[in-house]
Amino acid sequence: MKYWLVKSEPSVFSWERFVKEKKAVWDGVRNYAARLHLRGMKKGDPVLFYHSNEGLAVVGIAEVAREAYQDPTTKEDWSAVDLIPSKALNNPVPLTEMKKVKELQNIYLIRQGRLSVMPLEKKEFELIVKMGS
DNA sequence: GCCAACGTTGGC
DNA sequence: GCCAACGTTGGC
Repeated sequence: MKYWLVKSEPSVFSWERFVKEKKAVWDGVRNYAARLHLRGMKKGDPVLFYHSNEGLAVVGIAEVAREAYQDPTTKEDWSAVDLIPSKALNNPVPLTEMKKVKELQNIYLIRQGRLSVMPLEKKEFELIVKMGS
């Protein structure tokens, strides 16, 4: 089992809407590194859901419901996955808090700001969930 | 709204 | 294949 984090701008697709709709088609990714990560996702893998631009916090946990398939929004070679919400964090974990934690200095979210789909180590995932519970 | 970081494009 | 120019993301 692998652990992941995806970003979404709440003004485009928020956690609240995700919960209401009970599913998200994660399409539209046009970045090779992110595509590689999408293709590495397996059904059942846990995924942290991060609000970028506004909020700037990990707000919930999702799960991979369908592994990578042809992105329906293009004929080109890009991938999409389906996600379903698992549970909201009791306390969203702000980026500023994660930046203070030594164990999280190497996560892509902090190191490489622009990546929208990224892997996490199990330890990192569990630590963020703990910070949010 | 600004701008740094970084990915992509295209001329050579 | 290099690298300058350009576009986009996303924190501040």
